[in-house]
Amino acid sequence: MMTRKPGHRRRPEARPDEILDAALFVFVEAGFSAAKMDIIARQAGVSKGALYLYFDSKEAMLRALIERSVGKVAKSLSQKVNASLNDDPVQTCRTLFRALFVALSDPAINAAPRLVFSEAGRFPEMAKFYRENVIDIARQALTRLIDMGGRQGVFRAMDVDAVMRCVMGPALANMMLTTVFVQPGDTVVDPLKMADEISDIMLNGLRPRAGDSL
Amino acid sequence: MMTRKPGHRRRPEARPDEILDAALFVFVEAGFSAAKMDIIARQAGVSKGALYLYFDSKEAMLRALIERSVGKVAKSLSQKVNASLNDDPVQTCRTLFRALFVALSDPAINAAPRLVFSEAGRFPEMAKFYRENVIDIARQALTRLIDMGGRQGVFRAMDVDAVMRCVMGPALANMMLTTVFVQPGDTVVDPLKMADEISDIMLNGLRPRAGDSL
Amino acid sequence: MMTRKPGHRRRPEARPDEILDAALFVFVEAGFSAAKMDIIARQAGVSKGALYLYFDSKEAMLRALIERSVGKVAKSLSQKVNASLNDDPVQTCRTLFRALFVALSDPAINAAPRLVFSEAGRFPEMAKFYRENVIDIARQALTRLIDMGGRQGVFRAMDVDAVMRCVMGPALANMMLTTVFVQPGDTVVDPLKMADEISDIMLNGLRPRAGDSL
Amino acid sequence: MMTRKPGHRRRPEARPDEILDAALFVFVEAGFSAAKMDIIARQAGVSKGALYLYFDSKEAMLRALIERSVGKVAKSLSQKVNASLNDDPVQTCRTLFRALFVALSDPAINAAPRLVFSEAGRFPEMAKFYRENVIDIARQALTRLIDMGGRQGVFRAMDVDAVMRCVMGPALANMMLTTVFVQPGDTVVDPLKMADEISDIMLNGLRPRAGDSL
DNA sequence: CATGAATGAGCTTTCATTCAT
DNA sequence: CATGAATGAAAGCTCATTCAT
Repeated sequence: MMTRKPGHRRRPEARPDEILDAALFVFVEAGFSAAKMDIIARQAGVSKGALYLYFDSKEAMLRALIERSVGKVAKSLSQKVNASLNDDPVQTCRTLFRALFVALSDPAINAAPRLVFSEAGRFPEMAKFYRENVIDIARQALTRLIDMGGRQGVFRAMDVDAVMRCVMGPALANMMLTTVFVQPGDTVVDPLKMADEISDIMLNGLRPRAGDSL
Repeated sequence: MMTRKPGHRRRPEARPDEILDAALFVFVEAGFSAAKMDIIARQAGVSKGALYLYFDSKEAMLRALIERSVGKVAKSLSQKVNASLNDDPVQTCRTLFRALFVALSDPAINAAPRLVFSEAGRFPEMAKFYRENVIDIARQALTRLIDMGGRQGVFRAMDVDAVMRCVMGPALANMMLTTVFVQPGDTVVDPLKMADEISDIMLNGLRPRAGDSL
Repeated sequence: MMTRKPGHRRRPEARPDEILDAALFVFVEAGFSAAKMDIIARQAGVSKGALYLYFDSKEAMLRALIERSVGKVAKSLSQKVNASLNDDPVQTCRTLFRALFVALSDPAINAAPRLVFSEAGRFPEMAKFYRENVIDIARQALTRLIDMGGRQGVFRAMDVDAVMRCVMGPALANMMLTTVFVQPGDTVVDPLKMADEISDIMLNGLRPRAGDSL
Repeated sequence: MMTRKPGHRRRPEARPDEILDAALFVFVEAGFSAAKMDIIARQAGVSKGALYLYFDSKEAMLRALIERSVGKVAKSLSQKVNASLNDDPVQTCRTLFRALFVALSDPAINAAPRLVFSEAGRFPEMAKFYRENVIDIARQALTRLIDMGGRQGVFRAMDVDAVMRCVMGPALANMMLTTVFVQPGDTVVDPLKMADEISDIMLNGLRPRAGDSL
């Protein structure tokens, strides 16, 4: 009872966002469970107590983090999809891979997805949220893309879920290989180059073809 | 990392293995950091103290776990590769996808990889170990496969790393979509069907083709 | 303990008093230690910081609170005693019980005593202050009352401390039974009726008597 | 993660009881809310963690404490009542006062009641438990006593609740005056003497009477 | 070998108090 | 004078680890 000691500062407008940035950083670094509020506070440049001025708990921070991230992703996704509605599906496909690889190669962007893949198993709520707001949306967009490509005769008839795995999978694998599994000495891969390589394979298959490589 | 454990023994002499099974289960369920030794002990049917008879620490258990898992995977991988050295590369490819999808759809098998993907970010030693003993080995095998296919004229010249991403990625995506991101009500996908669908896409590309095989 | 507070002032100049009202309410509700300054501030309709404009600390608020309450009680007590100096001691006794029971049944009045009984154990200064300014004063008044009754032949010779316990005790017990120990469904007791019942017992004893008055 | 440091002891049979003794001591000393688990642990001679081996939380300790105390009181009460079923009601009354005063003057016994009176306001559950297991039981016993005294012609007809307050009140007041409100220099009162004084007043009233003092 | 009671560092969270505005 | 964002010491509770039995 009857504690002592002072401590203060002013109040920058975007405190919560700064805290979430710090939290994302620390969560990705240490994992949610092992992340310490001390470190997040230090990283955000505030006191431990200040964290609780903006978020009810550590878990609430995780939730807010994911929601913020998913909100961004969802928005950007729907924009991209709408923007390319009338484009050539093959070209859209290439663009999609490039965007996906570039985004998931950017540590500032892939942090949230990496966190989700790491922790979704422990937070069913989070898994559901991500599934509904990212995965299902992406699947719908992909369905439209395949349909359009099919109608234009540039795509075969295919199972959307298979295509989902073929599109997201390589991007995901690329992310893992260039983050958690990189070793010192590895040659850095240019995400654009890699995206194009993969586009080729996906669009043309592994097998040789008359007018190859496009 | 990955040093041998004394490994005392006891009745069925498989005590350490039983403990590792329990640990794997709990680690995957709760995440390494949130996993409790009490629960692992109960799951293994031994006392908390007994855990320390076989492993020096919680982290040592994780190490041993990954070692064991990777050992199995590596062995099975090299067997498969050697067995198919003289097969048709296209057929080998299909077989590979089938094996990959079936394995990663089996909760008893995919637990370890899921754990690795979740925690490797926090345990550089573990990432390195997995990289060297699984990823790099797989990459070598794939290189051989592509080379052979190229020499036989059934594969184009391609970047191995791109192919790596195209092979591992869909399997990885499938694993995530059928474990962490499943929602009640989802129709269960048959891993064999999915593997074949993806083989088609990968081998032939998304685009229609004259004599479409399968 | 019990030093004057600066007591700044402001608009209605009754700001400190309003704060003490709020503090009393919250202290009684939650107990001193569990009472939160936030809640007191909200209850008083001021900001948390404003509390410290009038009081140095939470403990200082408690002190001021008790001082104020004791001041009121002491004043009212001495008035009552002086007013009844020449009355019939038996009648004074009945009046005293009525006043005591009515006062301690009024939540607005009994809050302070309840707080004292709850917390005096932890605040020796407070216990001392209450003892000197309430208990000892009441004891003196009671001594006079008994003396007078003795001289007039309406009271026996008795130990003042025993009488103290016989007068304060039932009132105290009544307060506890009608506040902390009430249960939903209890029939509410009229403090006046209860006061009179107890006067009878105290004045006449439990045993029957020839010309039983009342 | 990965803490160090040892620490042990053997296991005396009555650990929980020792902890409750310590907790009672500290709770009474500091009040429940301000009581620190560290202190309770030290007082009990165990580590902080050991407390949680026996009790789920601080509040659970309080509950267990009260239940243990109330159990004792209830048992002793019913024994006393049964033992005096056939005795002279007046004598039973004197015995009752003596027992009450002696018990509530013993710090080892009055700690629990003091705690209850201090904290019951914050713990409705506790108030209810005490009310049902102590207060209501005592009231029943008193009802029988008054009835019997009435039938034997040694007691007048009186309201039980009024008598309750006349019996419990003085004992309660005595407890407060000899614990929280004692000041250094006070002459210690012999509980037996005080009990007898009060018996006299209660049985005979304040007023003089022919064959006085018994 | 095996047990599980015991330890205590460390974690999340709270809150009295302060001070820039 | 008044505000309330910010502080940080401290509290309750957890859990990896140890060792007496």
